[in-house]
Formats: sequence, C-alpha cells, structure tokens
Amino acid sequence: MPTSAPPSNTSSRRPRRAAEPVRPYHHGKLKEALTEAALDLAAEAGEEGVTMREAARRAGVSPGAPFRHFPDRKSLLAAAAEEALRRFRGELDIALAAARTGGPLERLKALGLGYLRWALRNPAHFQILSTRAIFDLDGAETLREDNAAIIAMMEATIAEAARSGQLRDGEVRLFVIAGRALVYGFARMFIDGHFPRWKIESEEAERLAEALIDLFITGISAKPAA
Amino acid sequence: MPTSAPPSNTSSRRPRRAAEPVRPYHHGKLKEALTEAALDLAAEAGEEGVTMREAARRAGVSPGAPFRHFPDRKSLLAAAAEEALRRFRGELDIALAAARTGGPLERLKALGLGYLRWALRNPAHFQILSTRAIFDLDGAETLREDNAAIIAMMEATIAEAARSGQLRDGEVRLFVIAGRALVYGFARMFIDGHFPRWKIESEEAERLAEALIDLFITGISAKPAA
DNA sequence: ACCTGAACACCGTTCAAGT
DNA sequence: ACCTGAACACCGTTCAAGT
Repeated sequence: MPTSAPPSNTSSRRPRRAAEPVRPYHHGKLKEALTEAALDLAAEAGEEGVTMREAARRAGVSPGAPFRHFPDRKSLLAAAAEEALRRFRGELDIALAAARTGGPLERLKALGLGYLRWALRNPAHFQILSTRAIFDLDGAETLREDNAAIIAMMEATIAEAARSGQLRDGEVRLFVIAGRALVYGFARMFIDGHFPRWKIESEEAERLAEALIDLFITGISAKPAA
Repeated sequence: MPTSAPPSNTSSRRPRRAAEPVRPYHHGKLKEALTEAALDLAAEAGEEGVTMREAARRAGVSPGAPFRHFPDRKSLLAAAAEEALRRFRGELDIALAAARTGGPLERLKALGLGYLRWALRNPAHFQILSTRAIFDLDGAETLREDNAAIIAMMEATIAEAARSGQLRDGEVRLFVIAGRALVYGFARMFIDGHFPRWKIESEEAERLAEALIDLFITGISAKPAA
C-alpha cells in the first residue's frame, strides 16, 4: 500500500535497447536491491528488523521473489554483512594507510581508532557483521577473506612491534586477542546499550575509545629504558 | 498435540484444601513456570528461541495465558534475564568471598575469572542478560540493582588497588571500563561465534581467559620498584 | 530465467467468553 | 482472578502458474 508507486513510464512499450532502466521491476538487479534494502533495514531497526518480506516490498517485488536469489533469511543477512564488512575493511585500510609512516604502535593505534570509530558510527552494520553464525555459510568467502585480512592487519602490526622490541614479554597471540577483545567489547557495550549503565555519554565515546587504546598500548609496551 | 497429557487426577473432584498441587494447570505459579521455561528455551536455542507460545506450551497453558503475567515478549525476556543475573551475581559473590583474604589485585583477578567462567559456561544466559534494551523496562529494578552491584564490586576493588598504590597513574574509571570491555568482549566473542576465526579451541578458553586477566592486571599495575 | 499469488505453519498480541 | 479459544496481522518459506 504505502510503497511508492512505480515510476509511470513515458509512453513507448519496452524499448528493449534504450538507456534508462526505468520500468517497474519484473527483473533487473534484484539481488543488489535486496542487499541494499537489508542494510537500510538494519540501520533503521537493527538485525531483527531485517525481514525478507520488507526487503521484497522495498524492492517492489512479491514476497516469494527474494527466494530466487537467497535460499533463506540468513543468506540475505550474510549478503548484507558481506557488504558492511567490505566497507569496514575499506575504512581500516584508509586508517592504516594514513599512519603508514609511523611506527608499529602508532599504526596499531590508528587501526584501533578506525575500528572503534566505525563501530560507533555504524552500530547496526557492525552488529550484523559481528553477530550470528553467518560465517558458516557456503557463499561467505568474501566475508571470511575480509575478516581474515582485518585480523592479519592487527597481527602483523603487533608482531612487528614485538620484533622491534617495543613490547614487553608475552605471546603475540595473547596481545592480539586482548586487543581484539577490548575493542570488540567496547563496541558491543555500545551496541547492546550498556553505555547508560556506565554513565558514558555518547559525545565522549570517541574520546574514551582513544583513551582505552592508549591504555592498551601502554599496557603491552616495554617499560621505558629509563 | 504432543504436549504431555495432564496427569489424570486420582478421583475426587477438587478437594480444595488438599496438600498436593497435582491437578492440570488452570492456576498455580504460572509466572515462575514461564520464566523457567524462558531460561530453558534460551539455553536450548538462544534468545530468539524464547517464544511466548512455546513457553506457554511448556507451562501447559493456552497461547494467550502468558499475557496475564507479562505484557509482552520483552517482559518475559526481562524476567528470565533477572533470574540469570541473580545467579550470575551469586557466582561473583562466591568468587569474591573465596578471595577475600587476598589483596585487591588478587580479588580483581578472582572477579574477572568468575565473570568469564560463568559466561563461558552459561553462554545463552549471559546472552539474554547482556543483550537488548531490557534494562529500560519498568519492572526491571532487581535487574538494575544486581547490575549496579556487579559494577560496584569491580569499581571498589580497582579503587582500593589504586589507593594502596598498586596501580600505575591513570583514572580509575578508565581502568574499570577497560576491564569490563575486555571481559565483555571476550565473552561476546565466544557467544557470537568468533572463537573459530581466532583459532581458539573451547578447551583452552578458560586458560586464555586467565591469561587475559593476568595481562590486564599487569598492564594497569605500577611498575615494580626494582 | 525470473516473478506472482496463494498457501501453510508459526509468532505476538487481543479479546470476548468461560470457570 | 486467571485461563481458553478464536481471531488478526505479520513472518519465513514453498510452489504451481504466469511472462
């Protein structure tokens, strides 16, 4: 009912080779449209707001149509997560590139800050990309690749810091997991609505994020040779 | 259909003052039964597996009956979360009591370990107690109290360590939030199914939890006066 | 090859009617 | 006061039938 009416075509009936793809739907890039709708829905109402029927409605197709492209709801969520993770990874690449002249600990900080900034600014997308057994799906190769790439960035940076003697004694793996748990935990505390209980105002969240990362880096650093 | 048939009463029709509450349902402590069913369902199928209708089925009542006790699904989840948090807090109290002869950092470790052990062993209950805007509900006073108590335990222990000069310079609040983000993040990584991506075997999870807590405590400790 | 429309099973929620 | 049973709107998913 409330869906915007399909743009009434000028006149001629399907000039098959014309340039504008203006006619209703009946075909086209439905898969992309559904994925985009899923991302919008997640941003508007969280993961549980992502619905096959509503995505279909927004794409202007019937309730059964999405099942031609996604075997089930989980697959649609995975496609949305894939796109969200692609964007997330892009941000981290940029953050890391901007800090590439610095030392490993400086780059680690840039990475952590990029991570938390994105999570704080795109909570719903961070949510769908982190929750659920979406990773177990078959078609989730891009997802796994992007995820592995992000893990690798962190690992390489910390390993480099360790090699150059900037970290205190300890396993690199432990530092990596601790760093991830810290940023993931802070991001999820936000997403899961814990900030009010901790009296964290949303305006101070990014400042706090930076302080946490500094604390972490200082905590795993070698003591100054004073 | 498959619900176990109500236990056919011996014979006499409603001996109103009898001792045994053996007759079907039609009354009784439905609220408690529904809360218990919700906890079971969460343990079996996660938060989204908690359903008004299934809880009603397990309690042996009709689909509309739960609405006499809970205004909506969220309220039922809140009741389950309340009970889960009560148990969680009990565990932490025990952990803290067992370590009460130690110094503040020792007690902090006991608290962190208690936290992570419970989360690793009761993932579904940890999930329903941490996710969602359940805290915003009216009837959630116990929830808020227990939660505030847990936060206070952490805060007091860290503040004591700071007072006795065992921590390095820094705001107590930051240490508290960092500690919470770390344990919450590790717990959620487990619950959200990230451990396989990080090659963490479930048998080593508790060992790793301990190592993380040690790392954290060392990281915020004052350098030894060597 | 892709989409529609009706159908089924399941859910949350409401409400008149029963005890 | 508490519970039943039918009803409504919504969802995921399937499937025969259309183009």
